[in-house]
Parts: sequence; C-alpha cells; structure tokens
Amino acid sequence: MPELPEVETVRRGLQPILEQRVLTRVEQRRPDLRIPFPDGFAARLEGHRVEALRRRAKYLLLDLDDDTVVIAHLGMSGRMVVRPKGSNAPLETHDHVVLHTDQGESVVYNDARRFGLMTLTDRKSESSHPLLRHLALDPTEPGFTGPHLADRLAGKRTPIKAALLDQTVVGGVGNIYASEALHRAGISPRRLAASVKGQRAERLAAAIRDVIAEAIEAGGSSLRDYVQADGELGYFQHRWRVYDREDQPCPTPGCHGLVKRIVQSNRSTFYCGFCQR
DNA sequence: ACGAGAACCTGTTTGC
DNA sequence: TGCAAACAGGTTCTCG
Repeated sequence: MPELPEVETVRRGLQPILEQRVLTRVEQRRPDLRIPFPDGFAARLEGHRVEALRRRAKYLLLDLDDDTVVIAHLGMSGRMVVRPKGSNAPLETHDHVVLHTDQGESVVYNDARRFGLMTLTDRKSESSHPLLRHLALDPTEPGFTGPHLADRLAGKRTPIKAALLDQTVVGGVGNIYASEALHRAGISPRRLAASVKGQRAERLAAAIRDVIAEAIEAGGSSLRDYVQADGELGYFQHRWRVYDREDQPCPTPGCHGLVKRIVQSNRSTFYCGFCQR
C-alpha cells in the first residue's frame, strides 16, 4: 500500500502532531511486527522530545532529543492514525503501537499484516544501519537524473519493472508507481533493465520524478493507510493511467491499445503493449 | 552471484 | 448464499 508518496503524505500529516512534542507514554502491544521490537523499545522513547520527522524512501525516521532515531516502515497494510486529544475510542485489533504526546494527541500504528516494522538506531549509526545502508537515491532528491538511473540499471538482466521495485536501484518506488512511470515513459515493463540507458533512461527518470511528485501533491493513492482526524486523503488513485485498469483503453492520446495485466516476480504489472516498447 | 519464486500474515474481493 | 481461491500498495529468504 504505502509507496513513497503515501509515506510522504503520512509524514506531512504527522509532523504537526509529533514534532517538538514530548512522548509522554508509549504503548507497545505485541513483541514483534516483521521483526522483533528492540529491548526496552517503549521505555527508550518515553520522556523524549521529537526533534524531527523525516522520510527516506519508504521509511519514516523520528529524531529524538537524545540522538535516538526511530525507524518505522508501513509494509503493505501499515497505517498511522491520529487520535485527537480527549478521544476515548477503544483501540482496535491491529493497533500495535501508541505514541502519546504531551499535547494530549496520540498516534496509533495499525498494521493487520505485520509486514511493517519499528526499530531503533542512533544518529551516528543511521547511515550504516542494515535497513538503510543500501537504499538508493529517491526520486525527490536532486541527484535523481537519467544518467544516475542508467548507472543503477547497468548490467541488470531482470525486466525493468522488477528493477524499479529494487530499493537499491530507486528508493521509494513500489508496484503502483512502477507501472505508472513505465507507461508515462513509453517503456515496456518486460524490457531488459540494462537496455534502459541514454535518452530512454532520461525519459524514465523524468517519468518517475513526475508521477511521484504529482502523487505527493495529490496526497497519495491510499484511503486506508493514513487517517487524519479531520478527513481522508488519497486522491491519486483516480489518476492511475494503467494500474488496476486491465482491459480498459490505453489513455495515451491516439493509442488504441487496451491495458494488459501480467505477472512479473509474483507481482501484477499493468501496461499497454502498443505504446510501451 | 544473480534472478525468480516462495514465504511472511491477515483481510477483502472474486468466482464457482 | 456460502465457501474457497485469488489477490493486496513490501521485503527478505531460498533455491536453481
């Protein structure tokens, strides 16, 4: 569910709730998610002020005032739900972590499938942390250019669609935006990754940058992974051109193809066989 | 050493 | 209507 734009939407939504707030109490309601919580997880957060809420690719990073960094990932089904001050709504089945702030609001981490995670590192170890160390540049960063992308793809014998999902190639792109970017760039998802270079890599880098930027602007695609007290976000799903549109007409002007669905590395890919080469 | 597929886990949708 | 199978926005392990 959450790809880079959704995680960025969550970050922006949580920023005013968490930044500069003290975590007065933290509830950890089960021993593990995809990986175990570190020893003393909740206690190590309590009493500390959140200095910043950052994002790297699909990871959320909470900087605490003692140089602790909380690493969070939403997996497929993770959500962050804001509980307003004074709410006494009961916690739900998959509410795994609750961060209570000194302003009375709290943030609830809910993840039915538990493919997400929360763990700890510190500022100086962050860049060498196993989860973050090999992450590629993400498309919102200045160095994300055609030549850079071509360099990351060089020598890869896998289809370009699979390569785009590899977080050491592009940070933050997931299954929806991989299909969307390839359609915008007119590149077949089955094309050999290493053959995407030069002008073609330039087009793909631009398409990735554009689709990610537009999706962030629209507040992401998901209506589920993030719920702000004052309403719902996630309008980008109405702008999908190929994802989840099997058998519908290709939206490229003048193209009379139909959107096809294929399976690559066990994931659905949507594309037009006419205008994507 | 690389790449494809399975596995992780639960909920929802689809098809018989 | 009911039940089972297929499928879901991610990552990581195993196997060939």
